[in-house]
Amino acid sequence: MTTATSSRELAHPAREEIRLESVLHALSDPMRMQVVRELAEAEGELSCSYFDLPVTKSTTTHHFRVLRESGVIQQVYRGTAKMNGLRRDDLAALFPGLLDSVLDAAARQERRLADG
Amino acid sequence: MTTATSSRELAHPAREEIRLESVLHALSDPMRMQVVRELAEAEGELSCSYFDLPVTKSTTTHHFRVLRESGVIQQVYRGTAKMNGLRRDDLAALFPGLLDSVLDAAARQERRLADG
DNA sequence: TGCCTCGTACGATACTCACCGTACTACGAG
DNA sequence: CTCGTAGTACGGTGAGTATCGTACGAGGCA
Repeated sequence: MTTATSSRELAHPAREEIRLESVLHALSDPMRMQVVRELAEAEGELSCSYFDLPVTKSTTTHHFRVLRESGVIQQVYRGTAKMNGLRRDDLAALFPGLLDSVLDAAARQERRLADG
Repeated sequence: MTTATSSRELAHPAREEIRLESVLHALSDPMRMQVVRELAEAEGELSCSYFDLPVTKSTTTHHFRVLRESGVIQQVYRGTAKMNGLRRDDLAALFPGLLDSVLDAAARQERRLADG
């Protein structure tokens, strides 16, 4: 069997519908920021269950939906798994340099808080 | 009279207390983003009353407080006026390039939505 | 067919937040 | 001292949201 994409569809904003406010709001939650950082490191698609967030499954679903509806990630079903990927191209086209500087800022803050 | 700074003090987070989540949250509100953009253009301090926001005075106070407590702006009393300035140096030290790419993103989005 | 896993849907809860109006304080000008 | 202006404090309201638990659906596997 070819691990085909399921027919279940998920609503995503088109590139031109993505709003800066929504992106910043999506990234202002530590849980979601963590997800985005891991997706950025992975450089590929990760399933929802890959992430070990300190919340229940339903809350996890909620956070992924916020990220998808704000245009930060794209999601697609692959069998029972739901794969997640950063919308790097769309974000770079709309807001050049934004994603990278946010990821860099998050990395710096983590280092700063860890080193004490 | 020398327009001296009043003795009324305002609580600001120290540079190392500024958190990325809080900054992003502060910037995720269109009203506050507008304030930050005007402060960035002005390259100096502006009084609260300079801004013509479509909300009441009390709501304006609320937004300025969010910006101050997140570390995005500094505020100081000068007579009856309260002057506001971007904390460019602190933000640049903590999150290099972040403020500029956010401001650029906001400008691009405004242009994009205006041009249609 | 039946089971297990991944993820959703829904309802509930508690909290945050954007907003308002009113009453108030601080300061400068006359 | 009195008045006007800038901004605060406080209480309230309605909307959003982060969280949970439970029940459910979809797909792979035995």
